[in-house]
Amino acid sequence: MTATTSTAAGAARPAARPSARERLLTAADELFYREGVQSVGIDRIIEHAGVAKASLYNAFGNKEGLVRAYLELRHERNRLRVTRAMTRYRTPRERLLGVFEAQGELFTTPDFNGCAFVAASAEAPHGGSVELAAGEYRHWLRGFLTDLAAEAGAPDPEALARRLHLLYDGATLSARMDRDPTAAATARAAAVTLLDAALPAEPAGS
Amino acid sequence: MTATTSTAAGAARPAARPSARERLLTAADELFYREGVQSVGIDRIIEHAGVAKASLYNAFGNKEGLVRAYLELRHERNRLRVTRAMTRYRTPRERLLGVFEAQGELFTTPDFNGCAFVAASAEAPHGGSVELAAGEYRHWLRGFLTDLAAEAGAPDPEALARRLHLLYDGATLSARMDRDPTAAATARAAAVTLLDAALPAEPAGS
DNA sequence: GCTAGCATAGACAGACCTGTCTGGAGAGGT
DNA sequence: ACCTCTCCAGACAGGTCTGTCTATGCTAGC
Repeated sequence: MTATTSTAAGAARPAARPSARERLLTAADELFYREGVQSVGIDRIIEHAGVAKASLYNAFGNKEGLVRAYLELRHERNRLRVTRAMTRYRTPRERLLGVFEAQGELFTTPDFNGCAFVAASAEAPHGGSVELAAGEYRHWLRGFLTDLAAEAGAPDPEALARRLHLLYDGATLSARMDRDPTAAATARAAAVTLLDAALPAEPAGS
Repeated sequence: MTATTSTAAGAARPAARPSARERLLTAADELFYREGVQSVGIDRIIEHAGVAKASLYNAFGNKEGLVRAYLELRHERNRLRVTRAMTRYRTPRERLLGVFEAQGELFTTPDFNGCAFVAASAEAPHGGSVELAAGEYRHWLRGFLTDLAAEAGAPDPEALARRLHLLYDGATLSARMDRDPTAAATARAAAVTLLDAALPAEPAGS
């Protein structure tokens, strides 16, 4: 994922330039996320990446392939961000709330612009590969929350996960639409209430 | 707003044809909402409306003007839908939950396709009139929920409204992205928990 | 040193999109 | 009867977008 993951040729030069494919993906990630998939043309991307147009079509086939790679990158990065944040917490209940705290940090990121999958789905035609990628991402997050809810001892982990997922989506949407990073704190507070109602009483000891 | 609001000439013909402006707005509403603002071109709209291109530019100035009118129409229709649903309930608490029930009916509409403002904002450039219209709509809904929460006796109506708004947005988003109309019922169930925690004990009598 | 492979630079075709313009038809009021 | 207003039909210009193609340069390995 980082610059040093390319071939051994990177050792020859101190600051190995990333491959054309990596530069394209980085540029696409920035521009697609900031301005939308439809609004950003191929020319803007190759210019931003400092790459020839043929390299793009050689590496990704067409624009749709680049969009797919962009969404896969977003999926993986979101997955890493959430799972890594979990290491800071101990109990499943803390981890469930930690998801919203990680969200709050994300919202204060200067280039935060909402959920990439929601935005891409709004622009793409129905039933295409974009909606497929969005479905995969949402399915992962749903399963992640369900597993945590089960570990926390929820009688109906699926139901709890669905409710928390609503809060998560709503917070992302509000942070984007209302430019309000505190939406994550609001969601966390609501999640506390939902957890208190859904989870059995917490054990006193560790 | 309806077909009979035009001139008295409507009385001459039994089935008065709506004006070019109205047909344009109807066509734009259908196509913009179903396929997105960017994806639908002017030609598709005038063809669907059976209208000359000059009529569009005469009535709305340019495409952005048509988009603005489309969003204003959506705003007004959403407002009517929610406020009219409120007449079926008596107490403020019932009305707050009724918002989610009205949402559930909306989700089962065959042409439901998520929130028009979220979709339009994802496609439009930042800081434009689309985001302005979205902000106005969201501000209205937030105020509506806040007023209801205050009537229900919430100690902090604004905080409760923010939480319910998160659920509302999350449900709309899930209904669109996951094609799951039951998201409204999930949101309503979560809202019950939030209301139970935030509202003082209900009086026994009416 | 030579060759194979990848990258660059940019022209080009074909399609689409917005917005303007011309030209004419029809209805209502005076 | 005339005039004004709205509307229809479509050509057209100017721009943008995707995707292909040609021609060239640079680097690595044999």
